[in-house]
Amino acid sequence: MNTNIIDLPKHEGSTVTLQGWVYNIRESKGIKFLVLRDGSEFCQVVVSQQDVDEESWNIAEQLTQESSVKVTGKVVPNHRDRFPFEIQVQTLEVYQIVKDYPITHKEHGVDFLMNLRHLWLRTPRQWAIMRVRNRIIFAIHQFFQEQGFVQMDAPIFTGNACEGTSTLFETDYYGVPAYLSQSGQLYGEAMAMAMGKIYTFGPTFRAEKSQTRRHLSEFWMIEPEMAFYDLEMNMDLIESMLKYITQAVLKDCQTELKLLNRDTTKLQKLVEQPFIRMTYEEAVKLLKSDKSQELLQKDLDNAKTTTEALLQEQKTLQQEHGGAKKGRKAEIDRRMQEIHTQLKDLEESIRNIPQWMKSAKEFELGNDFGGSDETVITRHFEVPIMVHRYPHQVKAFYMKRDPKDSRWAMGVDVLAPEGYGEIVGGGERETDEQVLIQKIHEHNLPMSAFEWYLDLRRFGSVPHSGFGLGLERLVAYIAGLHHVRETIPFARHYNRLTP
RNA sequence: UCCUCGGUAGCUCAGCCGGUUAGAGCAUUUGACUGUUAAUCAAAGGGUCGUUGGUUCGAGUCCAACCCGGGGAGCCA
Repeated sequence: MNTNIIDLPKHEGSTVTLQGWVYNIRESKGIKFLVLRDGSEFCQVVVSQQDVDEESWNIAEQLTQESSVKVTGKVVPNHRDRFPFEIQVQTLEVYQIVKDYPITHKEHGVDFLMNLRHLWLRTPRQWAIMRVRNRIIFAIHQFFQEQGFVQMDAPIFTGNACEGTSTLFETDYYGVPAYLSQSGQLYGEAMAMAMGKIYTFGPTFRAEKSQTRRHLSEFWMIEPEMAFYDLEMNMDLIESMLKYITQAVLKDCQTELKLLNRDTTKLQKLVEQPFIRMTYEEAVKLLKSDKSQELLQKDLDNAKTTTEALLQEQKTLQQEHGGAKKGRKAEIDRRMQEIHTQLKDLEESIRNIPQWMKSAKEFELGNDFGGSDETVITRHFEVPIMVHRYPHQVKAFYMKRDPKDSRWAMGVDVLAPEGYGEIVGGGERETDEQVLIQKIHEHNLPMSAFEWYLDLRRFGSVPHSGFGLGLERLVAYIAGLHHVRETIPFARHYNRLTP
């Protein structure tokens, strides 16, 4: 009977057929240990010369990495492996024998792997990431649907360059310029006035020439918009959503998180402890505080001490290497490689931290936070921080002013811990037509493009709020990844359009 | 656009103050091994040192320009 690897526990002791690809081969005389992957999981498949017919053994002798096969055999427990069952093969058929598969089981550089992204997706690490991404997407739908939200989609082609054209991708739309959407939020507001509570789920595009671990040119955003929600209700919703999603991943993706070496105690804290909420003014105070400097200084000292220790170890290993036996030599080489990458990271930190300290100390009230400032603020806590009431100058035209203090806009940014930065941005929207008109003028935006939007304030204007969640940044945070480009099947960023 | 680090075998990297024939591991090929876990062991093949120009008796190594990539800044409703 045909089955998938993930279902093997249900078939212990019986004979099943699997179809998949050979991920790895280890062999000894008369016996071969294949690691088979079929998309659902990875498991060991044992081909023993004395247990299979000659035809099958011949095939087994020719198998290479990523060759596609069909195996039939008995399901038996395998306690030495991550996956607790293996197949004792009876017959083996082949779809294709592969020659010269380019990705080996050794470390590779990012650029090399990104050029082979269509194949890179087959490795266990990428498999785990994509499954976490999938679970997050599903959890988002579950959360909103359970709360009575309606999913509605905003258009991707837009005519109005509402944020200035510099970060927009321009296309030719039947002879007139059209831009790829940077945000569906204005449309979200219109839809919320029709349906009460809605969320959009779609791709957004930003033409920023940013080459950082947090940026993509094409990424997926979830943008809920709710009629009759104020800023506080908005923040409550954001917090419960993030807790819901994280809980779902913790419950259903233990295998994946383990494969990714994610420290789940940190995610557990996110689920169990209340988020920190502070105003922009308080966040600035914290940023400029002596404690921020102390924390950074400590990080810097740690980086330096670790560097020293690693250099020392490197020296010792180098001396040992000459006289070492072959096996030990390989071990040393591996460790040297590890040390090498760690040293590079540390070197980076040692260069960056002093700049962060300077930037934090010299920060001026009224400015927007830079990437490093966000990291410094989050460095103080282990749970996400919701920073609200920003200077209205740095926020978008549709953001409502704080009725108690007109310096502030009723916006909120959620900063993830561990340096992952802003994962959610949102706020309460301006409801007054006249204020909006004035704001549109101040931002030098073309009034004609916003006539339809102003209608929302002319016909039944109500308090409302919403936010935008960057899917890839959330995946990076939950999965504990270094770079957002690994969180999406085919990343699009500066200098990257293929594959 | 600016700052910074890098480009050496298919891949990841080493190569010191410029000096003989440019090295290692993995991958590939061949052989050994009947329970392997990045399996191990033995051997072989594999190079226009990013490009162009310069300095020098001599350049992977020094200098200049350019190309490509990583990280950071700016930018990121």
